[in-house]
Amino acid sequence: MREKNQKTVIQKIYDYLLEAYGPQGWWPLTDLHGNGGSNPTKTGSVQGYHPGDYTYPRNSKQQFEIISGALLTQNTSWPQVETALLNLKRLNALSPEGIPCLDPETLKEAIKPAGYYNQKAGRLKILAEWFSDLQERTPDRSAEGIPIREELLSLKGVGPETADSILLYAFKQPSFVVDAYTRRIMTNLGLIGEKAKYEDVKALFEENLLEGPVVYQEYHALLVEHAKRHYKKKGAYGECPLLKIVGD
DNA sequence: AACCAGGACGTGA
DNA sequence: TCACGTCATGGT
Repeated sequence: MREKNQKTVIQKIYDYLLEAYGPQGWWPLTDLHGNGGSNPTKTGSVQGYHPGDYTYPRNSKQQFEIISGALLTQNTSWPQVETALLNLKRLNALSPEGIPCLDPETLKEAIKPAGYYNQKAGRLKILAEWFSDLQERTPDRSAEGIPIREELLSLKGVGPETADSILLYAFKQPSFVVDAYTRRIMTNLGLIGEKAKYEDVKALFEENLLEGPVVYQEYHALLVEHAKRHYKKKGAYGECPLLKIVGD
């Protein structure tokens, strides 16, 4: 039993990462200024982050873009996803109504840069139809009292990480996201076991943080940033500065 | 020129 | 439950 007011390791790590890297401004959007994506020819440049601004998503269009990105980024780097999203936008199809209208071949071609395009095409369509249905059920965008996580997990192509990403970034619900980077870091720090289950890692963070979407969003994004700097798969993890924080 | 990226699913122990 | 193969493009 720990003393009250004493920071846990999970909280210390967050403080360090935030101090080191600052707010990350996730989830990135192709259209921060509501101009409909006026420069769709600009690809490969990640520009959609909005550090310190937690007012996104501001409409259901941006909400759906996050949902789509969450699926497309599965085991895929973000710049490729951004290209795919811009392709869909060019087709005026980046909407829950637009996706199902595309013929399968056109959809596949548009999302091809994000990889696994055969399966992701069908799964994106399923997600779009689910979101359309949700909007009809909740015209006011409240989504209160609806077990969204369970619904998402029942969809083909949506696993725990994708579901939590959608919950946290599209719906601003306090559901911590556990990804491969998080596992790699936490394992190296000796805070979880190699084979820790998803729900257990998720619970470890949620139990040690004040519940809220902002901290959950930043923490997840900060872990990704930290991993990109210190946890390249080939590199040695021994240089991780977090080891000092955990070490006492 | 292998290796990897903001995973999930189907299958057979 | 769990380990393993599969899906695929484009960066280093």
